[in-house]
Amino acid sequence: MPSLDNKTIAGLLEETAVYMRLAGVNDFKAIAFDRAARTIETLENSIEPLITEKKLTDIKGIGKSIAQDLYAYAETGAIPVLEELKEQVPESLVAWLNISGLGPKKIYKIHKALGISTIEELQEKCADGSVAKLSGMGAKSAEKILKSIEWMQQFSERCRLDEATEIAQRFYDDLKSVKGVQEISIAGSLRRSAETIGDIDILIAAEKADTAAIFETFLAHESVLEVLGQGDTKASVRTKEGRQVDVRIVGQKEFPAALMYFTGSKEHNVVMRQRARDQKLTLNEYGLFHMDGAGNTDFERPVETGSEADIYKELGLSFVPPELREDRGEFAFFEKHKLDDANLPEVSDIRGVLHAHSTWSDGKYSIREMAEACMAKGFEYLGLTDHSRTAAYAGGLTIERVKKQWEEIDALNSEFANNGKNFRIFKGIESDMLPDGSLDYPDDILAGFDFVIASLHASLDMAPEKMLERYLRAIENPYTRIVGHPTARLLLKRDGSKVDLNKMIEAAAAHNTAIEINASPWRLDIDWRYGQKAKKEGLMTAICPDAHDIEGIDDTAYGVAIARKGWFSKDRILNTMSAAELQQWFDNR
DNA sequence: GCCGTTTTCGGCCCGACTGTTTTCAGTCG
Repeated sequence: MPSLDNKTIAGLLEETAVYMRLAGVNDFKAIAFDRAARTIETLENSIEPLITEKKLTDIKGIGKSIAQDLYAYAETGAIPVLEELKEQVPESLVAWLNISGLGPKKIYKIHKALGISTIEELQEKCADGSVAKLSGMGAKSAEKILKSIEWMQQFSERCRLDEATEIAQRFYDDLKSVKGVQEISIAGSLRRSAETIGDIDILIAAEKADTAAIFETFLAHESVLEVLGQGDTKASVRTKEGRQVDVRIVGQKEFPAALMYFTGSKEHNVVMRQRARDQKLTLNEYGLFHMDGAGNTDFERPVETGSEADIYKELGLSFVPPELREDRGEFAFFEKHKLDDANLPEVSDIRGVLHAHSTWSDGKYSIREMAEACMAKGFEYLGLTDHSRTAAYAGGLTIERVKKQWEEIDALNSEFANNGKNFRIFKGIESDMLPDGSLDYPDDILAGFDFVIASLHASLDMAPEKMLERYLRAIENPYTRIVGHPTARLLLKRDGSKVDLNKMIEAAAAHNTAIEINASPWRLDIDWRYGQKAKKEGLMTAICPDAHDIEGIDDTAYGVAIARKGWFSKDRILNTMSAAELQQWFDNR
């Protein structure tokens, strides 16, 4: 029986779409498969019963044909149309899509004309001039392909949110003060706080007369390794870190529409444009316009909009914060509600640090140093969670050391109280979740902690069903108050465990156990894509920096961004509570 | 391939840039 989980099915449909594009079939077919994949990926419940009961066409976006494909897959373990495509299109061509400048059409043309299918062959044929001879290609195309392959091998395609933030900030700071810059904003996936970033987009409002000087500053920036392209309104560079940075300049009047446009997401924009069409308007990066008789944009008749919020308003929506622009429920919500109704957190709403390590295990600073750093940053409490005894590699605490640590925490708390400091350290532990789902200490020790975070650190590649059992057992344990980084993924490095997060969320919500948002930019786990499910189940979370040093405490900001992206309202975030309220919640098992 | 208070056929978001052309296709976001 093939695996029928949502992710696997969505992956297969996506793969089919990729092969369709490479095979040159009608692009709308491929789009239909992509849409279906996205829909299934976003479902809050398992798709399996819909397959076994043959009710797939109940889902909007899945018609007879795709339904039949998936019924066949459930029976045979293969999608017939995908298998056929694979006979036509060599698998190794898929990797070519990562080469910038090469799309499905050119890839197929080169493959057919020269009978090659590997990247190495492509490099050869570019170098010996064969590619340049093909119609529609030329010497520049071949050169660009070679260059792009070189970049691809040298640099990774995406980077973490913290890396992108740092690079973007550099350009932003320098460009902000250039003469003629009227407005400037980061756009793209970085503005949406995606967990990994491909290109960095910066948008500027300026008069036409000033654009040349602004581009000059941009292209001459010390971080620039190579200029990739430059036009009247747009320029692209590659930085020494291998990141592509695009700067676009528009007129000040166009800035709001352009900002919306370049913030995306693509999926969000598609719906926005459709909404405009429904009102006989058209939306592009220059603004919202009426249409002429032929249904084309009438640039002479704009709808006046002075901000992104105005554009949303014209299209029947309240302002949608950038983090939520993913076409994952924001349209239904903001048609009826205002931003305040979402009750999303700001960094300033976070009152305490939960999940941090000290020198007692693998942290860099003592408990006192961590506590004082928290105080200096304006927090009211620290939930200290060193590693448990099984995590010997990280200096996990034996029972004896646990007891000693408690003494130290008690002493520090008394000292703070005696000095009139309104600050408290909670005794916590990041307990390894053992392979059978039990925690790492006997009950009498577990009872001595204020709270326990149960985390996965070893035996990550268990079968999904076994892993779910392991989690369920840990969630049912009355001492577990928070589940740590639920998939244990490391972004761009290691996939997390394949556990069914929808089921985990249901169980955690039912047992009043929180699942953390691990705010380390390496993790950002639980994934924001499960936000709607979490909201529906009333799941609690905590924004946890998992700090191993003082700087790590500031990762809280990334966690707040992900919490917003995942629709977590303040009342479902433990560390928006006061210390007293939190104590009560910990005790209410 | 999917969808339908304009439609069961004919649409499906839109513009900039590039490189190849000499009016446009392909790619990108």
